[in-house]
Amino acid sequence: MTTDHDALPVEEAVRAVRTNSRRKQVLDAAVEVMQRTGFHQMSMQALADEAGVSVGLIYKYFGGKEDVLLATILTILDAFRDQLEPAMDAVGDDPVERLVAGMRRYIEIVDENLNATVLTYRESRTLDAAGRARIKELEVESSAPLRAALDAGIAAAVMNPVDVDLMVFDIMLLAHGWALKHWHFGAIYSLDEYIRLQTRFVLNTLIPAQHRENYAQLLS
Amino acid sequence: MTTDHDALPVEEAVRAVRTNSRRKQVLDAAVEVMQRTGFHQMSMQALADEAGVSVGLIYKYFGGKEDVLLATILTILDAFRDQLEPAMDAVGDDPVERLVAGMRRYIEIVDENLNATVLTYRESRTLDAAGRARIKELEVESSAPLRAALDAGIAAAVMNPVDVDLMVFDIMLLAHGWALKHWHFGAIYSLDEYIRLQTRFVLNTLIPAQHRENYAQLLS
Amino acid sequence: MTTDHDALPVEEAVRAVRTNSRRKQVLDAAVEVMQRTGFHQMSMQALADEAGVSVGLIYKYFGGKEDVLLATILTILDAFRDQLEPAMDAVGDDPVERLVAGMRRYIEIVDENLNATVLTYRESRTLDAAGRARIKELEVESSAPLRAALDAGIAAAVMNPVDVDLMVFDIMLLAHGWALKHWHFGAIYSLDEYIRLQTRFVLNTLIPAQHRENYAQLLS
Amino acid sequence: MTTDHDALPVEEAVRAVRTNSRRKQVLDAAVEVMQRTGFHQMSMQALADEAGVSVGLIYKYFGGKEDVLLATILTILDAFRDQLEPAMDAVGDDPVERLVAGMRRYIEIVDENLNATVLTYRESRTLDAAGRARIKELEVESSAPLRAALDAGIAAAVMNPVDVDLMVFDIMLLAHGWALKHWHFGAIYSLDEYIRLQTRFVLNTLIPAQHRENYAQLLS
DNA sequence: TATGAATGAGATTTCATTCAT
DNA sequence: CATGAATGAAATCTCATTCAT
Repeated sequence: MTTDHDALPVEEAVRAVRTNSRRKQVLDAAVEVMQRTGFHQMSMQALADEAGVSVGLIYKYFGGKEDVLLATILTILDAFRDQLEPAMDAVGDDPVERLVAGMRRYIEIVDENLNATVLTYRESRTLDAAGRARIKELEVESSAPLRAALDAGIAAAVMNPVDVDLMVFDIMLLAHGWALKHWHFGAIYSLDEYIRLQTRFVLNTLIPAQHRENYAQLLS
Repeated sequence: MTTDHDALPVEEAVRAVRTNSRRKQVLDAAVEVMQRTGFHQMSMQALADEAGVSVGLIYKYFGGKEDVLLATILTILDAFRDQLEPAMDAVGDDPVERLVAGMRRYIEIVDENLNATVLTYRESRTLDAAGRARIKELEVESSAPLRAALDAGIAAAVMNPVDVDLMVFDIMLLAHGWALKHWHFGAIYSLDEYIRLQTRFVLNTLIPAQHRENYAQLLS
Repeated sequence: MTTDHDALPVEEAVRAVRTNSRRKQVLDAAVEVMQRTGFHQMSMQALADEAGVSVGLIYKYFGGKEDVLLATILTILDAFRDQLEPAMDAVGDDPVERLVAGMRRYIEIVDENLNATVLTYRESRTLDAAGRARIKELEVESSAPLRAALDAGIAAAVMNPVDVDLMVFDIMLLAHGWALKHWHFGAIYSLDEYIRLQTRFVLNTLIPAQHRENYAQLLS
Repeated sequence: MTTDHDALPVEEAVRAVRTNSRRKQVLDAAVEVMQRTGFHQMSMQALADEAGVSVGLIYKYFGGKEDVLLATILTILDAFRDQLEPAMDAVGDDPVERLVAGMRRYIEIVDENLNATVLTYRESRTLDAAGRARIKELEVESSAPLRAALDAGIAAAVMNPVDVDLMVFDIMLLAHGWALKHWHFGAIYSLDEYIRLQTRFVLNTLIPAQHRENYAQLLS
């Protein structure tokens, strides 16, 4: 006869962990099912089956189907936000090196979340205004390290004074392209080739003539 | 006694015209409604109301809801295919000029079909394999003039020997970006600025040092 | 400039003939389509196509879909009513011979209208009360010659004094059975065998011992 | 902490019982509504209302509307199959007694399922090939006890050597006739009269002269 | 916490019927 | 007389969500 109506701190923590684990369980299943069928084709029953839980339980952890979608997309965007800066920090202080590392990691994350990335484009419109705003915000946020590298490079005159806003979004577009046009690119390039080619494309515009020899390998 | 129950050529023609007009009427409405609500949120009743016809009539001209979607997307892709080459022909033979004109027109068409372009990305996955294949085919087809300009420019050594396949799809990505990221770009650039900036981005990579002064205006 | 707004008798007759021909054209098509698909599965468009007329025209000759059904069923029942007595008259006055000839012809008509007969059973309930009453009436009417032969045979003591009402309907049931259970009977008996066997079944009960040798062939 | 989320045998049994009860609830309603309106006129909403459940729930227990029809018909045929032999066993070993008891019970079941029996004839064609095959199979199966009695009677020479196949189906036809022609028979005969008359009809053909006095009561 | 039976609104699609030509 | 485009009501079926257990 264990009673658990008085919530001890330990039990709270246990519950929080279980809650997170349940949410993750459902979100993983959501990505899996949505990549197969798309959001609208995914029934809550199918999601529950994939996640190995009951339909009713999903409603304990999410507000509804659209909320699952929002959470799924946010999870993906979180990955970009959280993994980009560490990868750039690992290569040191040189703005060009940082940018190159950032682009590489960005495209790698896209590759690791191929279907989820496409999902972001396909289903954003499904969300309500608040959800869409949150996504845009996260996308801008996640691109901040790239923006910082460009600003630093331009300030240090190792990059041409390009329009930073445009360049950041162009880089993201080219990265997302690996998923959006994977039916085309995936057939003719390996991931590494794609990264190398797109990086060269960007550096060609960025690196001024007097510094090009420093990055000969990247520009060849 | 005059009988006119035979299908005279004139009547056939009249019917064909009416059929086309009805289809266009519905497809225009489809773009309109889908831009507001997305494909899955669009009910056939809402489509019928927007088109000013009855629900039943839509099924006379289209096989079903998905067929409306396919036809809508194909209509948009047709615009790209049909309008790109004429715009490029209008500027003469110089490969660079042709490419610049092509990019301009491409982005302009995207601008004229902002919502429809997004539709192409968002709803392609909804179609069956045959429909998706048809779309990819048309996209490749529509990009042929750009590809030709690149090939010609490289052959004439007025462009660097870039990877043509990648460059063509990158250009399309950047063009589509005007629609895909319009929530961002639309707020900070005019259409002309966007065209100019993206054109410069591409030409920076394409034009070899010894020819850059010829296109100074485009590269500044 | 032929005017036909004053209806001359000749033209009236022409019209009546054409009307009948059109109705027959549609009814023949109706039997054909209904035997393939059933009444409810038959669309007016399919009926029109089969009849080689337009949908609209059917409504000039029939009140609606249900009216087509009623007319179709009545046409079949008319065949029974009109063809039974002549076949019985052809064999002379002997009540037993007349009954045998009637049964033979009845089952033959069923065989000639296999699907239409089944239709009668399947779709009667679809009709309104008036239509159903009309059908029952016609069925009773069409059985009158059989009833007369039984009455005559019993009066002349060449048949046992069976319950005439029951016997008439039993004979009809056994005749209809050729259509209703054709999936079974059709596979193991020829039409003639079926007729001979069912006739013997009925005569076994009807013919008194002292007359059986007169009909030895039928009873063997 | 007691958990009961495992599917205990008890719970499985409870569910099975509930499933059966729900199915029965819907099937009873189906017979009720179809007898009023016919299968095609019956809307799923009307069926749900009659059964006292929601439309959606019907689809949990049946594959669709046609599946409801098939299940309804099969339920009726099951009654024939399951109730015939016991009734015949109850009267002992005499083949004639067994046959008579079988006919009586057969017609009684028809009487107890008047509308359902008509349904079997009216709506079989609506089913797909598999469903129709299943029905024919069950009908043959359900007649097996009658067939056995005839075979035994003929072997024991207490019955004339009639065509057994035909006789079995004729008996079924006459039994079904109580439902098919109830608009006629029902008005002039009681159930018992109908049974007695049809039994006499059959026995007249079956019982040879030398045994007729044993069954005088049935033959009078 | 967890289940899944039950609901019922809403979706797509069909088709009998009408009517302008 | 003849057509068939157009209508729109009604049908089947799905599925997000709730709630008693």
